Amino acid sequence: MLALNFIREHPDLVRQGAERKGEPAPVDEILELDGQHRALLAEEESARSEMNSRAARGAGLSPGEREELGRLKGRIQELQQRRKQLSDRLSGLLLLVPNVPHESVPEGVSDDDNVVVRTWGEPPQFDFEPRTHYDLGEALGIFDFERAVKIAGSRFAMLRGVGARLERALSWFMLDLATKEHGYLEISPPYLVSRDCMVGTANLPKFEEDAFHVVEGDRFLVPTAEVPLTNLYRDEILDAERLPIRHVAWTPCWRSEAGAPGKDTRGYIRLHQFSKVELVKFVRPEGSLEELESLVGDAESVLQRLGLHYRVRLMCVGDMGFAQWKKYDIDAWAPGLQRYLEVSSCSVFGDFQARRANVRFRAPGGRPEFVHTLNGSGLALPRTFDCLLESYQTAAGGIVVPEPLRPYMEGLEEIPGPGE
RNA sequence: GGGGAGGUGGCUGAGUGGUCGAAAGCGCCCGCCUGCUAAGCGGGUGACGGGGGUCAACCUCGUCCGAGGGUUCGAAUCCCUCCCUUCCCGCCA
Repeated sequence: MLALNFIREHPDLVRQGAERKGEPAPVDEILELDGQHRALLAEEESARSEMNSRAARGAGLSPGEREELGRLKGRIQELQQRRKQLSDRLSGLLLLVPNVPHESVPEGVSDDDNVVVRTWGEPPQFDFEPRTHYDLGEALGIFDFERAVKIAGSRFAMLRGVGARLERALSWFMLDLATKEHGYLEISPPYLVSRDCMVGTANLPKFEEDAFHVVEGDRFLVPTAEVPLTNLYRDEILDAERLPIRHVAWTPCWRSEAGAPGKDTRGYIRLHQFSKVELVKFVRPEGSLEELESLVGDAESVLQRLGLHYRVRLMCVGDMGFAQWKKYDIDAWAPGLQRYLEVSSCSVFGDFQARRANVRFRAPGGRPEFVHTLNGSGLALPRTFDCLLESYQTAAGGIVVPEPLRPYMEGLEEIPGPGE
């Protein structure tokens, strides 16, 4: 969330930011409530001050004085009650104000306005008509969509045999890259989190319908490892020397993805459950934008090693989301589908999440300050898997295993086609 | 699930109704000393919020001792509810 202070001092900036993001922001109501709240606070505090100084005489108070103090106390309680109502409403409203985009974020309202900042590699060329991952995979018997639906319902998918193995190999490869080469510490977090954690990352209160809620214990299935990881140090004050902190986690992710399936969701694309390797960083405020660039680089290196063509897009202000300060998407090319699939989304939040989750740091001799948080997929497994199948398919319908994955596949160089 | 113990400042840990925002130690900051470093010595050092202000480092007020209620003129200290930690027993992958 934004600091109330900041909203007081820059209401126009906040209003404009929200408007450009296409989000409502109750700025006027906040300012109004804040004014009332402060007036009541002043009144309550001076009453308390009087009470404290008079009660300090302690046992020597006469019965008349005690009665008077009793009345004063009654007044304080009344003021306090009114003030608390205001302050509860105020903190509820503050959670609804979106983050203000960074000035380097391009204007725009939709996906069309996002800016391609670079591409890497070339789309692979085939001397045959490239197939889609679902055609390839079903022929190879490595997808089983029907039975997944049978046991869990629509929007669930299942991998079998060498397919399951290949996705696992991808996960291990990504984790090893992050931990061994990019300095991330691996975490295996809980897959259920408290309501507070969801508020901390700004998945709540605005986007509750996107998440799976577990009634027992009022917990949520993690929509991404961002949630447990970003909340790892909630309510803590970290020593400055510990920063930057980099964490990586493989987890399943659950999303309700309300809405009807369409042609864009055919295949192993848009599921209620999928797995993802997530990168999360906690950094000092200065330089957090550069940290975003290096985070994107970390995610890109996965695709580079795998030899998959991709593009990096800077999200425009209207397409970047409620909590983000600045955000890039990485889309890998799927030759069978003939389109890019979003395999990563990398964002910097400024102190927006850190305020919600109360994650601070302290330099020696200094006061506590909020950290800046970042996260990015490194990468989402199903879509990376799809692009890999489609990019490395052979004329016979087999799949060449990219070099870096072979150590995780017992040296297997190719999944032979159905007829081979 | 049953029973016991406990949750205090960045950390460890005293404190059972007013003089406690809270002893002590660690850490951190400033200085001294030691020809470097370590050790030693002296001083300082909580968070959050309101108001003031010759406006970052100053003054002032308030709140905060797991969270929320209650008792009382007055609560870290007493009562209730919840959360969490830990130990013993039971159950279980």
